[in-house]
Amino acid sequence: MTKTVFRTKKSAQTFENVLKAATDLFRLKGFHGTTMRDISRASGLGLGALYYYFDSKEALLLRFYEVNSSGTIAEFRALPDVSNNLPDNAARFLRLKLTNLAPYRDLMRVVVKEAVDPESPLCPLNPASSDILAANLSLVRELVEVSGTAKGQEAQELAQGLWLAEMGVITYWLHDRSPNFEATDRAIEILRAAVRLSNTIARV
Amino acid sequence: MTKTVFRTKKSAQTFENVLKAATDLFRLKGFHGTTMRDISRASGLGLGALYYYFDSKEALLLRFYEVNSSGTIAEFRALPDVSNNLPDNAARFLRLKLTNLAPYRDLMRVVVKEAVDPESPLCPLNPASSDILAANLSLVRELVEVSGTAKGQEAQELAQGLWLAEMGVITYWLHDRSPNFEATDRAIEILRAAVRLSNTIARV
DNA sequence: GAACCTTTTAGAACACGTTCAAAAAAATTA
DNA sequence: TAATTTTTTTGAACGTGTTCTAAAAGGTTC
Repeated sequence: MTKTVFRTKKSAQTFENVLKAATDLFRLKGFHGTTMRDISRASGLGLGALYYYFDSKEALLLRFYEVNSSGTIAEFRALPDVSNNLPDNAARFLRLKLTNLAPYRDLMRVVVKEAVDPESPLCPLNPASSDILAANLSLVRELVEVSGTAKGQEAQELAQGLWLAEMGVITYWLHDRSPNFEATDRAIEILRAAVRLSNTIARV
Repeated sequence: MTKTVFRTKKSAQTFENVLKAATDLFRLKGFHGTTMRDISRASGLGLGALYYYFDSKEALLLRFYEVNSSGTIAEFRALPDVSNNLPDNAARFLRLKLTNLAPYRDLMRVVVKEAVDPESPLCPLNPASSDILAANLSLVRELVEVSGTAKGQEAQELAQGLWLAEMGVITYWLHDRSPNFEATDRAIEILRAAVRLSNTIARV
């Protein structure tokens, strides 16, 4: 997908310029409200040349999500008082993630739509094509292992299940129209309970 | 969205013609492989006139899903030996649904992408805009009530949760590349267990 | 049947994301 | 520096879904 290798210094700079211009416009006018021609104009790069750096408009958006996502992961890792409690950590991470994404619900709609499509050229669910997924998964897996709930292969599977559930909550959040996202809050609590439950079941 | 009221006999006929042409083409060449101009040509109706009957290309596809979906519901209702067991019924309905959708995975990708987007003009998750959702939900609700697990408002909530889980499994199925969809089979079994579990918990 | 209104149809035109062939700029080699 | 190759850029052109204007067809009323 996106060309991440740059031959020249200038090339890397142009890449960043385009990404910044696109991100700003996305934030300002939403995804569908921003045209590639807008991005071309704002970045000063010709329309066709945009495709030298990014495969598609969606690829541009996904890059934005990637930055946001890895930021959240770093933020969570830096938290002072993380326990070993898996249900708590899962819920907490999810809350943090949604807080960071809150200003960009409009953009997340598009991300989720892409994520859901296995044939999409940039499907983030396909580990081969994207490292957003890899980063997120390895954090969740870390949470699982640290909690001592499961190890090795088992931890991997549990992590995948958990990540899937998180995607479900994010989707739910997209639809949530209740004041202060109370419904999503409840959903997170249900997730916490479910994790706790599968925890105790696993121990029996 | 789609104009469902027809003033003339001929109008209803044209509607069906277009829908049939579109459906055939979708099946044959996939959603993205079919253009509105193709549909225009195949149905004999002018390009612009298509939009007199359907708001968009997706609306056309959604209509196809609607037909398939209500067929499945009727089929399930006609089954001779439906028990009152909620976990079994949920799993069984899901299996039937996936069987009926199996030839159209490509098309379902698009349907799910639409379903996931709350702002989509034809979002099936928004009860106001579509009756596909309503039909599916009322079946699930019926299953819940018949099983005696919950009543009234509680049944409604349980049904919604169940329906959401079903959507999750369908999405999972879209990604499933295991032979004979074994992974999806396992997912359905997990769903069955989860329903059983929430059942027993509710009774405690 | 004529006048009128409503429903239906057609196809040109539009805006968009994307591709393409070729030019410009930069790097490399001699 | 000159020649050559590679990287980067350009903007016209394409195919797409959709919109728009205006015309045709159908129905209604006198």
